[in-house]
Amino acid sequence: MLSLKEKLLIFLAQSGTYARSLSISTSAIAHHLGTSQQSVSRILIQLEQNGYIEKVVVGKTTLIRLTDKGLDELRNLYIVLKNILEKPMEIILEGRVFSGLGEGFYYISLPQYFEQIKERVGFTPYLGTLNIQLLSKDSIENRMLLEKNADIIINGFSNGQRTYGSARCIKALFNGEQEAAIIFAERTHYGKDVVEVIAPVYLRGKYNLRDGDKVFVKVILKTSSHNDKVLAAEVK
Amino acid sequence: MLSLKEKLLIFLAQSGTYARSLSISTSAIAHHLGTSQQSVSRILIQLEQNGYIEKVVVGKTTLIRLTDKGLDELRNLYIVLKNILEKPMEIILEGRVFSGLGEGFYYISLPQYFEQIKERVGFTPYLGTLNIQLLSKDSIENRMLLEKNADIIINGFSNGQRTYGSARCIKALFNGEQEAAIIFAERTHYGKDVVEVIAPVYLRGKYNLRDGDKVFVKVILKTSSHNDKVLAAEVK
DNA sequence: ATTACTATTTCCCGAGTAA
DNA sequence: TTTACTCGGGAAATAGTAA
Repeated sequence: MLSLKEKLLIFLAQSGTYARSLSISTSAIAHHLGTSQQSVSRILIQLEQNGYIEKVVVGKTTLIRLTDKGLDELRNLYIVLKNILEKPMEIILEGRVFSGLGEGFYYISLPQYFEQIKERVGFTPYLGTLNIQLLSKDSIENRMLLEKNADIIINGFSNGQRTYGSARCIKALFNGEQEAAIIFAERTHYGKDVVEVIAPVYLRGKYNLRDGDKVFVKVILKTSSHNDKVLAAEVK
Repeated sequence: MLSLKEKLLIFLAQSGTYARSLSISTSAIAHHLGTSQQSVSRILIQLEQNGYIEKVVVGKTTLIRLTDKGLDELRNLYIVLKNILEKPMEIILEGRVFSGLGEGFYYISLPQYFEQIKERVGFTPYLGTLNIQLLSKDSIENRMLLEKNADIIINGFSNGQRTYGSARCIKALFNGEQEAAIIFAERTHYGKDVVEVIAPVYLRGKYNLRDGDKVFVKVILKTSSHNDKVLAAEVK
């Protein structure tokens, strides 16, 4: 994927070849990068001509060091990627309201769920869920992305008669403004093209919604990095 | 520098072509990247074959979106660069001790300098500086790097009779262990191949140093990023 | 307009080898 | 041992053009 030039610059930077010269043979580098000695030699010459590295021949060995310009090249790329990847991402799910069978009311009403939602999601939920049938392929794929990132855990429980599954929530803005959360139930009879939304208000009432009306939920993902947990831990 | 594939992936990511499809023509992309429409077309096909992007033809326009795999490709590169560039850097200056003309003692003894050093550098300086004649080209280049990064400012002043120049310090470890600081005087008659070190102890005594003895100072640079000020501000 | 094919050129990689 | 040259094969970029 990366060109040999970049691989080589990265290898040199990784080897600490900045702020100090290092003696490495072209064949050793070639072995590390999985390429030929000749290519390394050729590219080192090019990098030197472009001012990315400095080479000094000292007796038998050649000392190499990255220049400021060479490190800047990597820094620039880093900054570009940082701006892309560390930027909070707006995820929008778009779809149409539809009626369920009242299970939303039933489950949210259970005190074991209700109290957990109140405490962990941060609002007192209206007793019911709004079902949204997703419209586009994008929204359906984004639903999967959000499910992965839903980090508010609602634990399942058992009341002796039966067990109740767990769920995962993520805070969202209904129609881009109203505080809400998407709730992904562990056990659901809906498919991947449906999301259920909870909110501290009666959404159908506030927005005068009828089945078939178009709505959307917006979620801000803080970072797209894999190590979300690490980053979250650093935040405080 | 970057291969067209990477440029294209980055361009797509920058355009927000993740989490949503976007309609862009190959010639528009080509224009942005400074390449030909044919190349963009070819590479889009390759990226799709490799699973980095998805293309859907909708009527006249083609919708493009980055896949998870595509974004992962950028994330991996980002992580590699982050590990290189965000890692604290150890800078070592190596050289030989030599005697000055006692100006070190004179200047450090001036209460205006002495108090600033005590407060800003964080130790009560021994009344004198240790002069080090740098030996290698690396050390001399590193001296310039450190001078750029020396962010402890000692202000100049005037006592009516004459003016005294400002200086910049950076904390260092003398011989890798002893708390010290390098002081870069605004007005110095030494060249770029000399550094002056201050410390809370008499270094010549502690290390039994005579002129010509080899010593080194180590400085840990927190990051090699350009925006040192921003980062320093975040540190607290 | 668009995308993507084919043909041509240009560039890159690496084997062989000299110094 | 090194590094770096030449050169042949092949990949990548583009011009021309079809659909």
